[in-house]
Amino acid sequence: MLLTTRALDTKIPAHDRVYRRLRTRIMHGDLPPGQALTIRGIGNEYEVSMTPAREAVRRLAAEGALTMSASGRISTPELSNERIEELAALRALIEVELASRALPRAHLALIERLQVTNGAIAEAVAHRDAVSYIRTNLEFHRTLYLRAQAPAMLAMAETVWLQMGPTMRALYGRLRRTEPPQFHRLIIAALRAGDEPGLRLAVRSDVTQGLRMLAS
Amino acid sequence: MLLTTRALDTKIPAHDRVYRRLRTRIMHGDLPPGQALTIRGIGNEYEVSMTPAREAVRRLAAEGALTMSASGRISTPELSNERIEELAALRALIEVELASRALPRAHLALIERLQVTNGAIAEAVAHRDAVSYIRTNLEFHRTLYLRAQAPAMLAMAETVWLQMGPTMRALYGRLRRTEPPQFHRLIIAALRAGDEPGLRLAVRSDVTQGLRMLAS
DNA sequence: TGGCTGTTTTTGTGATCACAAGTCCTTATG
DNA sequence: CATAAGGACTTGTGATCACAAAAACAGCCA
Repeated sequence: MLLTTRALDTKIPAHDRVYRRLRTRIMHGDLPPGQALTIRGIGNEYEVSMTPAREAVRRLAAEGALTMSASGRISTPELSNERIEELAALRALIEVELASRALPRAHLALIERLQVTNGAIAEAVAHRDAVSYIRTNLEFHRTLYLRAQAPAMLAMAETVWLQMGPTMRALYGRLRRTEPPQFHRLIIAALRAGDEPGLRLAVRSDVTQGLRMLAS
Repeated sequence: MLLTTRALDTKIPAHDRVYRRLRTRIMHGDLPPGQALTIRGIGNEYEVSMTPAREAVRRLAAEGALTMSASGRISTPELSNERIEELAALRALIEVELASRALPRAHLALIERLQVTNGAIAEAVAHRDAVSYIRTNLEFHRTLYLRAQAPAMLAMAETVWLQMGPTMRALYGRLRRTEPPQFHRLIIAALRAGDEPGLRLAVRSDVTQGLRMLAS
């Protein structure tokens, strides 16, 4: 029997494929803030018709990853400073809780994985690669939070990341530094020591740290 | 010139109308958990074709108001106890912050509006009307949180409410009490006194109070 | 009577088309 | 040269249809 490109074809719907790929690009900062998109353009890029492209856009708009003007035009969000502050506060609230819940379950293998990821972050910083930086940084946080066994909270945190994606790219793009995030080391140290107050402070500091770049 | 039913027709798209009406019904507990829905059925009910009905469903599914099975079947969510605990914790985190931010802006007119709303809640409780209870209760919280001037946080809180809508109905349906929520009086008292720690505690207590019904 | 198999119906998915509103560019006019 | 008006093009919206897969149902056999 002849099989298609993949054995055991999982048969993912087209709208889901388009959604996932677009979502990844937005979350990682592959698109700048205010970038205009069209349904026909998306459909053309992913070789699907307007229908699944429209559903992917609608889904992303519902999550705040895309904004729609009154006339229905689609673009990545341009966040005001007030909204960035709000989203950072949400990150602090949710991610501190996630880290706290992950702490009792964080064994040595997890901490070592975090250190490896932290090395990848340092490499992205050294190469001035904004997209790689954002991707590995989110991977660091997600690796930790997955241990919290709290899928609804993690989904909320990822929604916030998604909304900040294009803006993060713009912020880190104007940042010119060579050292990796120092608070990640504090997070790892607190995990090793089982120090919950220290962990909460370290996560909060790491999450709200990017806010200082707004003063530039 | 002849006008339609509304002067200055705002021209709301069909998918948006369907979305809003469905969303309100779900958030207020008009649908029980696990209720099956079909795209054609929704389109028929609101007199639109499959296309806008599908977009409304997709949007609600993205917000967690509806769940889709692997084969694409649509239903209201049936939450596990673990997920209810998570959502309640999210409510506590976000709404305590919203209340805290609203406190400095809460003047007397707002507090009086909250008391009027609280009276409506008592009436709904007296009539054993679960939907009215949920609606007025959310109105109480939203009235307060609107003063926080934090639209992103409020949207997050409403998303959590939306996910809990059908389950709230089931929980309050099995509840047989006659007194209105006592913590609302504490919230109002803390607002009057400008007592921020007291407000945070009162909101947290009110939000997590419903969890005790899970033991039944 | 109970379980299984075949068919029929229901249901979500994706493509295509018509349409209206918005946007952009050209052009004429002051 | 600047500006406004006109048309051409782009773009989102909604309806309809074909199709495949899943669910529901009926009938058959042990």
